[in-house]
Amino acid sequence: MATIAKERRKTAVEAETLEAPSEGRRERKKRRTLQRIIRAARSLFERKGFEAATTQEIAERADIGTGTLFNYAKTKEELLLMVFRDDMMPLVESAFATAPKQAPLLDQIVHYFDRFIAYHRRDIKIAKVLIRELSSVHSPEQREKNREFVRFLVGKIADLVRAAQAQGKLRTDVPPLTLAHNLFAVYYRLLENWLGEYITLDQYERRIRQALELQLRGFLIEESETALSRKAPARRRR
Amino acid sequence: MATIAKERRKTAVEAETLEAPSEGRRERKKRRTLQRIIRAARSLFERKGFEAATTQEIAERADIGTGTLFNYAKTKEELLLMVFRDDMMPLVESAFATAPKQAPLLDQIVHYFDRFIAYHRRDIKIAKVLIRELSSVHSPEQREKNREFVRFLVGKIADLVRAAQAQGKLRTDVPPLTLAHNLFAVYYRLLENWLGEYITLDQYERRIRQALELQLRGFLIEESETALSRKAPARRRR
DNA sequence: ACTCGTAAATGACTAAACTCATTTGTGGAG
DNA sequence: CTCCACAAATGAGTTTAGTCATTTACGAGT
Repeated sequence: MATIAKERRKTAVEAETLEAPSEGRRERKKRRTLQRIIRAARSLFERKGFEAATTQEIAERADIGTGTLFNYAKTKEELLLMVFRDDMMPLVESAFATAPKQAPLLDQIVHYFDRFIAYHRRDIKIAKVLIRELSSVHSPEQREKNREFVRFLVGKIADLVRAAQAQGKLRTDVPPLTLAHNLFAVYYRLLENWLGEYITLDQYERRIRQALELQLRGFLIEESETALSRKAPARRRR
Repeated sequence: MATIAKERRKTAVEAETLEAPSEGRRERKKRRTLQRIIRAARSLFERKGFEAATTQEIAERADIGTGTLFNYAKTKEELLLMVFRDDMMPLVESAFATAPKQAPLLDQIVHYFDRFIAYHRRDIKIAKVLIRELSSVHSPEQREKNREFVRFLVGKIADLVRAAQAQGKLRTDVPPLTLAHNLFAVYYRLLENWLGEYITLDQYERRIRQALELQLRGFLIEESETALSRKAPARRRR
């Protein structure tokens, strides 16, 4: 009767892919269920699209009751975020690992973002919903996870910037994190415009490099080691 | 008699605040109804918040049937966009008009964005939903209106850039529109982060100027007219 | 004035996300 | 082993955005 009272706080959605060293049957079962839910959701989102896939179906496919589903994700949208992060973490790692470390900084950055674009191209409909959901996450836990993810992602870009500075290719009076955020902002805005159908993918591709180059220009150090010979870049204009 | 032939092209949601010179009773009634809908929606969104306000209530308050509402807006979200643009166009004009034209470019830009932030602060809950909806507009008409709006807004920034170039305060090899888009991207990303509760307003305020400055740095021409005396800026780092 | 094509209005209805009171299962304390 | 506290599961029920077949009202041509 007056039992449930408090401590409803912890969402179940904690573990995700992590392996805890020693867990009871209960914990294990919970993790298994979560995994089944994520797989069911991914499968149905891919097959039928986000709106068309009903929570009933997902629950059914995960072999749980409809109510149970909402113990794991507060909303249908949260399900999508779970699937997304599941995919995304390895992708960032890979994009960073395969970046052409000796190429100019601009090329490295472009490579990085290209990988994300390739990912979103696989399922544009889902990507649209995703971008939309990223901007308004209700659950604090989910928000914290997103925050961490972005920190991680932007951190990788900052690493590229620092490397370029260490190699004397970029002015050292530029704060790497701020620059990384700006570069990401430029990319992200174009991504949003593409997925919101404000611009086409073609337009995206034509603009991304030019836009990033504009943020980097002025900070790049030319071939000559001393950085004293500065000839005006005089790039082509729009 | 056969004068007004067929001009049937206009979608219902067209006129918004515009006044057409000669319109029949029908047209006028339609416009009135649209206005009543927008007012009813604004009032209820403000009072009860976006989710809590039901379409039934809005229809009732606008004194129309529930079905009629959806002849004017395809979704509840579209209602919000209508209210938003109603507010926003005058705001952009005003922000541009009051920009401190003699101040450094950075200050002008910051002034511009500050006005938007002030607007969103009035009703943060609504602003959140808004930002979310801007990224995924289903109706092509609505999307086109948004596109126009952004073009207008970014165009104003580009104007500021061009003015600075004309005054010899900014390098002329910088494409104004691309720069304007980049500056807006930096602002917009921070706005999203604020409204998505990834950062606080305080953090926004601390970062916006620094981030914009980083995009402009390198293109600014120093006091000395010739632009030949270049001392390294050596600003504080993060 | 009459008529007809069609724009606009309408509200009962449907579908589906989410809730919640209740039941079931688990692990640990005695 | 037994029992209990509580975590987790459950599905019938509620709520509300959005639909659609039907009706109403306008206005252009005669």
